[in-house]
Amino acid sequence: MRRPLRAGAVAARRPGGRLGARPQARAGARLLRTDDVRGHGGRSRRAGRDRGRRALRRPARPDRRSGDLGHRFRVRRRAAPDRPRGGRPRTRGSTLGCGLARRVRDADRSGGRGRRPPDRPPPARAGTPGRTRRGAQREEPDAKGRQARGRACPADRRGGDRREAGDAARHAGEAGPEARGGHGPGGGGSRRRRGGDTMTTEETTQIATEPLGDWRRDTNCGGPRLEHVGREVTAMGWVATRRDHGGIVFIDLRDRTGILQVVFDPDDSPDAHRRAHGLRSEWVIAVRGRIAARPAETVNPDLPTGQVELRVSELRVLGSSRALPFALDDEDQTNENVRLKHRYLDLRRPRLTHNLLSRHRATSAVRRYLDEQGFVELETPILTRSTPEGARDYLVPSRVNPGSVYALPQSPQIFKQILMVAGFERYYQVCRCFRDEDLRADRQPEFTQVDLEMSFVGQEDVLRLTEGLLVAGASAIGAPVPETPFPRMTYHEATTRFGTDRPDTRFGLELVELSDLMRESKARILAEVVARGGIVSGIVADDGARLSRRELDELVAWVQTLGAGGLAWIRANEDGWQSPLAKFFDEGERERVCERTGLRTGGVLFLVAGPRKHAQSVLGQLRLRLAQMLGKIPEGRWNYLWVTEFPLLEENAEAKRLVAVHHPFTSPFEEDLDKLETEPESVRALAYDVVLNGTELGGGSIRIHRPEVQARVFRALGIDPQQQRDQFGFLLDALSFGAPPHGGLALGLDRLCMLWLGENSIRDVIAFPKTQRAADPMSDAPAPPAPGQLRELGLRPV
RNA sequence: GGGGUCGUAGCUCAGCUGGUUAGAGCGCCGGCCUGUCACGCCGGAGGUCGCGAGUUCGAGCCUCGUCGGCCCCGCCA
Repeated sequence: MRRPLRAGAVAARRPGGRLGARPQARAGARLLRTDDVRGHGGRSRRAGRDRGRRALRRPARPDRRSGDLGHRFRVRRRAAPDRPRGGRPRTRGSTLGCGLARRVRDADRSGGRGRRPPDRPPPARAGTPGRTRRGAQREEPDAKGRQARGRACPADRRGGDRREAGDAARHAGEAGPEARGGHGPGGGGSRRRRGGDTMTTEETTQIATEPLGDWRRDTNCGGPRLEHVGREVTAMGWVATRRDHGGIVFIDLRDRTGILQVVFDPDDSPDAHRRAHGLRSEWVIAVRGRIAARPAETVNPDLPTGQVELRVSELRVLGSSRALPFALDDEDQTNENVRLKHRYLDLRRPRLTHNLLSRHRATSAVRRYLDEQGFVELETPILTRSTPEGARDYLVPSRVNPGSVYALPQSPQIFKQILMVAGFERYYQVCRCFRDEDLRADRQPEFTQVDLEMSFVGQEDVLRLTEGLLVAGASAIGAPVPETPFPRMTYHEATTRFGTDRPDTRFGLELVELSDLMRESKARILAEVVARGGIVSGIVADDGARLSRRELDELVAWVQTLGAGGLAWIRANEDGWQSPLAKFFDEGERERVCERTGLRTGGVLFLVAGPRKHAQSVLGQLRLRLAQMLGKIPEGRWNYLWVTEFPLLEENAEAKRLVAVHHPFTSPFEEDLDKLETEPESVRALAYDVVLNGTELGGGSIRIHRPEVQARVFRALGIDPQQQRDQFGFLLDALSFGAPPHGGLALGLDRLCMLWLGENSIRDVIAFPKTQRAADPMSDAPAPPAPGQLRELGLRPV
């Protein structure tokens, strides 16, 4: 709970992606619809050859690129045989003429070329540095035979080729690409930007495509089956792959529902077949034709639509595409920056399409569930007021109030409580939250919470309701449905047994405390810690002897990076203990340690000594790492868990004072109230977190609705009345006008979807996520303000 | 704020102890191909080795700085 629910997103708010496909009253149109890409061909297409490889895709395999325990699991693309694309249209002048295709591609190339000064006359500067020089050098020895052809000037190579091909139409675009390429004058400007490969409107409008006209889609690509054979249909989508045999052309047509093989056969339509040669990846086309059964030997069992194909009688090119910056392949390993820059392409990959569609389904199921439970969806302000403590705020200056700022909400916490005072009784919102903190794989600067609050309830009610919500969401998204009620564990138990307040209970490796045994130990390094009030605690890995000496040393080094004093290990070999500490333990001590920890031959005991909280936290992290190293994390387990009885307050080391573990409005246990002034840190809170496989999904609390209790908590926190009024005055005001008992919780929707979908990064379930530096490579946000903007806001750069 | 790791063709990568003209696969372009589905075959183009300094006779490789991606610690009531 004190950890924010990092997770965020966009798609959730969309009511539900309708495509252009209008549910026309065409006969049978609905029959051919499916609603999702699951089992989509993009993935299954290759199943035949790839089954083995893909089977490896999900299970934890460390990412080669991150020296860490592997959060991203990708497979390197296997080298494939060369398979150039063939076929250009043999006839010019059709709307799909090659001139068109060429222009698109040329524009791309010149753009991608980067830094060449846009206005350089190609032949004149053949001596300038860079590739030109290279080319020139190469030219001399090579100026014989076919190599010399078209290479008078490297910069003009393409031009030469083009003229050779003698296509007048292409010349139309010729000056263009050269002149256009990428960078502005001097290539300066936005240096670190994507630069050269962004097209202008002028360029894109040169690409001739056909209007939709009166064509309307009446089938989805994922829909057609044997029962539809014979039907005349119109399908629209993207060219996923093209297999051009010259005499016959196959296209895998993709829309969000799946993949359909369409066949261009001259026997069906010479015109469509001829023009099909010019199609390229990711062009948007519309095809009309008849659904036909595939010849038996050509059925593709890996494709849901694999028994049929669409034999095309008519083709319309609705949109063309430049050459892609990366392969739209679920297993593609392209650098995330490149993918984010072209997120619209990335999102076409079936996996991401599926993720976002699934997320939509989960979100709408959650809405349905809460609606059924009597909840009201209400919105709270985005431009709001900064509150003290917590994460850093994103600030928005106010033009009409110079010098004042709004803050974007870290969560709608105060507003949702006020809605309870306002009498709505049950509120929820799928809302965006903003926190200006450093990012992680499961944290974004803006993320989405399912936020809810209820009146006249106790903790039990919120927990039960949340369990129902998670059941509804999990079933909608296709994840295993959890059994309810979830197991419960107190904060004390969680930190003692697992070293964390969000335990992963899928495996053992639990912590064992040895402080009492070490008090008299000759290992002074341990004994002294106990003497100072710290603890010695350990974890036994019963098959830890599998770890090499080197791995053990690496663990020691790693633990040090966590800020721990150190990590000691004791390896129980056949012939006794092997350990840097072995000499400090006599036979009796060894026996007692083994008895306590269960250490047996073949096992390794890891020991950490230090202040209780710190030592536990280090062991908690070590526990996760050991589980990964030793392969102890079972796949397919979904351990949902409630952690309850959090402490109300804790010491903040930096500020040297007590701070709220959850937030200052969290209700203490009634029976602990007496200790608020005497032993504040032992007061338990009516706060709870829900945890799945070691990840915090969300948390909440029963709030304080009695002003006198609130006053005591503020006092314990050292917040004086003046500060109270300044910082939370409006909430305290509200609570003073008849506040119902209330409580609620917030779930990180993005994280939830990430786990449910088996993803390892929150970015894969967010339509437009940001990088670790909170930037969006696509829109280039954030960006410096325009001249005048700051002045208007009354701001000056520091 | 700190640690790790990466940055070489559009993409993914190789590049030996510093040494001649920086390679591969995919993609792209051209040609051929009527049952493919990661189609195939033949040919071709494509590189400021992230950027800037330095060391050196010589730097993709060494040093320093810097920018950027990812992972982690701190942080995230």
